[in-house]
Amino acid sequence: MGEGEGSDIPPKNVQFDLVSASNSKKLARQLDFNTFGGTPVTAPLPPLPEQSQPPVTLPPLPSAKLGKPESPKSKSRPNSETKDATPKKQKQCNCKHSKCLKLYCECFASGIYCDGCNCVNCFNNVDNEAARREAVEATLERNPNAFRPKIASSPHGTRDNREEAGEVLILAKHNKGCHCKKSGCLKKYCECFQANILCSENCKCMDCKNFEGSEERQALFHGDQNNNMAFIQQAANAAITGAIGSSGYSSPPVSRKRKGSELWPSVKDPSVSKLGQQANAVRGPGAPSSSLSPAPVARVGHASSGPSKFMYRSLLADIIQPQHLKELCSVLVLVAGQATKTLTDQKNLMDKHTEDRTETSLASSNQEQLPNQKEADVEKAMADDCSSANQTDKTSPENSSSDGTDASKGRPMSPGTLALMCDEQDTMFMTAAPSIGSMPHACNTSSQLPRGQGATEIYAEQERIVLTKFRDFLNRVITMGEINETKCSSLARSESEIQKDPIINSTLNARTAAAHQQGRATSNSVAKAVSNPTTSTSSLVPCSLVSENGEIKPKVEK
DNA sequence: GAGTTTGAAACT
DNA sequence: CAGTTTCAAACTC
Repeated sequence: MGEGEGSDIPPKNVQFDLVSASNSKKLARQLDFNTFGGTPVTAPLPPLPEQSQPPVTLPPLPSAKLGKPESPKSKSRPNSETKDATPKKQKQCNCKHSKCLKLYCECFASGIYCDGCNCVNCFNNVDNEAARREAVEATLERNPNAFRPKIASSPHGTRDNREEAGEVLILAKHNKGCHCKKSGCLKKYCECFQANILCSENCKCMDCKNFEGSEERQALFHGDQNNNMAFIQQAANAAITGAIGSSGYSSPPVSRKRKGSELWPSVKDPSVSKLGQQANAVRGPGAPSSSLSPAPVARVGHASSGPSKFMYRSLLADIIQPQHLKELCSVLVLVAGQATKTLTDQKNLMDKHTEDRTETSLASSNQEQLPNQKEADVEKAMADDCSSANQTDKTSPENSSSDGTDASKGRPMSPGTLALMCDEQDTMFMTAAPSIGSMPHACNTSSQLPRGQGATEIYAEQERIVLTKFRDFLNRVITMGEINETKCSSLARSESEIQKDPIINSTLNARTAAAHQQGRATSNSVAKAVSNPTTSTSSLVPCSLVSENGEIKPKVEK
């Protein structure tokens, strides 16, 4: 119908231009399109006639990758992008019956004109603007949000680093949700999967496997690497993404949704699943936060027979334990405190000659009480478990300022992060005209400090020492990793044999266990181990405790 | 490249 | 709103 237009080369490639200028609303729309059409190409179209669209509160912009898109590996289709990472080319549709005037058409749906597509009888071009406009109106009539991005990022607007590593965008979610039945939401038929996001409570899919913790999904991301020597590389990646604890298995960041949650989804009954899904949309308290929790290995019978039961361990697995980080934090705090004290003492000595006596004595008394205070903090931190270690506001309520910001973000920070943040906080502190008691425990040494020039020096010194310590720590971690890598590669070489030989495995396990034991050893024995990192895989903590220059011998006993 | 499968969109 | 049909992309062979 109406096809008079003849398939003779509809002028694709139209660079839309003006049309849009009509109103600002349209401009907003275009933005929408840009975000939506993964590869919007040239001119995102402004399809929209003035319409009744509710004022859009643009979703925080998911990332260009989100909307339509290309994703992992696309193939077939003579289309553009597939060729690897040099997309930038418009998605080309192949519509035959829709005239590219329905949402079936990707171009149309993306709000762009067809451009170099393989479509037949295309009306999605400037030459058919009238028809197109009509179609747009009709479409909007049916669904006012038809041209809006389907994927919205979370309010947090943050994305996980892993995105770049091929992981999903945990925090984004499909506005409407998918309705997949057979694909398990692990194929590009699924819009969520295609957008590289997890299914959410919005979805009405069946037998969904596109949720955090899904082994099938993980297998998809990682499993295919089983066969090659990517093993080591993979382990390295794992180390980067989450090497803490006994398992380096990647633990997807935040569990936004786990369908069926605690219960493994395989058992999931579609009808029931929705309930569980909704209920757990926010993640039930029972659902262990993934991050540091042990690998989901033993999770319910379901899977151990799964297609890719491949489990990889970080090269740093078993080396760094949560407690180590806690201790590292403690050490850094102590080191900083020590530096403060040292410097302050020096300064006091110098000041004595010129300054009022009472003031100096006051300062020194503060310094003296400092260590105790630190110890108290340290012990508190140690008492808390890794995840709670970041709740500095809890340990020092009065220091809400800088700490509160973190808490307000709702994003828990690891102890390591906190340690690292000491610098930043110090910096912020400096620039923000410090007031006593405004720093979190890790940095509240600063709060005890004299202000002004002297304080700046102290901060600098603190920073230097803390960074130095942390660097040392990282160096040791690297060393440990290298050692393990060596072991690993030899293991990989004889992998088959090893797998066949339980004895070897048990031996390795025993060794690991021994390492753990050793990790819990007293500071002294630990210190020894530190001196020769190659002899012990558990020497990390110790090394962090022992100051190389002997300036500090903090005791961080449990 | 043809044929099949899949799920969103459109339609009833 | 549920069921069915249409459609084009994804996928398989």
